[in-house]
Amino acid sequence: MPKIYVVDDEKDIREILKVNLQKNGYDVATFASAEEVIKQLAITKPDLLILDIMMSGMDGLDLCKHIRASNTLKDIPILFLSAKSAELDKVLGLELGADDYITKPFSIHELIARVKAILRRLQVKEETPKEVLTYKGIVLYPEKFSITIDKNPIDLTKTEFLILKLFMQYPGKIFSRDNIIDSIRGDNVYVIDRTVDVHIMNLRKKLGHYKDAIKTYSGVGYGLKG
Amino acid sequence: MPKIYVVDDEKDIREILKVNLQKNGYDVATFASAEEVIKQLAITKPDLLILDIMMSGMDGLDLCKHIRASNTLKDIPILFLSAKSAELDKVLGLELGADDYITKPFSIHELIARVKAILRRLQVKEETPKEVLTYKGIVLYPEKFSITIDKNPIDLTKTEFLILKLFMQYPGKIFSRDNIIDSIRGDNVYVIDRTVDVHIMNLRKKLGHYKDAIKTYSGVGYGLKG
DNA sequence: CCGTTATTATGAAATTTTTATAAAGATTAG
DNA sequence: CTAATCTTTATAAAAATTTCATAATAACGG
Repeated sequence: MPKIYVVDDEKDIREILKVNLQKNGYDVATFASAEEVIKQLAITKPDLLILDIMMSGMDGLDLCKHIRASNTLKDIPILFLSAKSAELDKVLGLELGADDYITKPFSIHELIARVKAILRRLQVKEETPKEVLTYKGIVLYPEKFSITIDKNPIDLTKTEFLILKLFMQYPGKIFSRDNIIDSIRGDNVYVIDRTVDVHIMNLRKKLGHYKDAIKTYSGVGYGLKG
Repeated sequence: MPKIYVVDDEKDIREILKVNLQKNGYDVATFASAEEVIKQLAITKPDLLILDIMMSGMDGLDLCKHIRASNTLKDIPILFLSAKSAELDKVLGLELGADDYITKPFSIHELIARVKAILRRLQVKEETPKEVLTYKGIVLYPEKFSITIDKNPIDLTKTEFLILKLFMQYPGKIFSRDNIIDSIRGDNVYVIDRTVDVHIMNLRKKLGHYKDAIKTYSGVGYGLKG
């Protein structure tokens, strides 16, 4: 059960977040100020921090800086809450290493989806075997974001790479377009189905004589020929 | 084809939603007031409700409460429409179990994407654990949408696959043509009986020496030899 | 059995659905 | 700003589904 710390000076927001995150299986603790959470961070590290940007006293940005400056804390993922998009520009501009952010008002689903996405990303980071994937003459180097075809390096875009990696992790499995979109772009990024067709087409072109390795299952999706 | 009820007191909004949802393959009915849709809900349940929050008479929030209080209706997902974010705070605060919301003005893409997302989430919940089905030398992999015959992978079309899966779930059981059509294409899709014969023929061809496994029960239907 | 009628099998055409592809538009990174 | 990438759109092409016509088989009453 992943542990999440929520820092916000508005009691109502703290409550909404707490209730809903708990309902989704997270272990949640809330704090009304940056100072409070800093005390707690000295004791236990959560898997994720959710910070309001605007707070009286030390605000979310300063807290973030504080955390990023600490060797023991700097790897904790941070999700920012913000009421104004202007504030968000600041976050992005400052390169504070926010893992994601969300604007108020937000839907519970959006929140949960983003939390899940962050934690999943983290897991993937830890889990992804830095091992080389091979399928016929195609060799994929997960950590190098690159592939070779019959020993020749081939350039793929990020999206093409992620799709191919997905396929090579589960050769023979069929992925629906929605599966592919979710897995490549994260949930709640909204792209229409046809987009996948285009990526598949571009990928096939680059695969040269292996282009038939990607099979179309009409009415269902795509996958590597098992 | 998922059924969606739209409730909004503005005619223009109703029309926009209806046209665009229909274009995306949804079966849409619109209602100008909470009272109207309540009458209809007594008769048929939709797969999703889209409610405007602000309406004269009973508003969206009250309607939502009404639905959540009903045993037969409480599981219907609800997507709220709202012009003001202040209203949305209310939705979130009240814990009405909104599945998502969208603020006016909204883009059609966003709307469609959210609708799809809600329905997809629902599906996942309902999906049954997928086990491999076996019948003699035929092995069917539900999640891979594929089969092997004596270890050799065989390509089936989606329809052929679904028919074979239906049969293999209940070997020995006889399915009428109507059973098969309903189970494969959903109710209220009208195709003539003979269509099934053709699918069965094509399926038998692909089953090779197992083609006799599908037995014809003259005057009744088809099924796997028990 | 036999003829008669009902039902199913089959090939092929017609229709519909789905996918491939090119090209334009939008977005993002540098 | 420019170039690369991603997304959308429009249309062509392919695949799948459905219908239809006809041959083959099964069911049934005598």
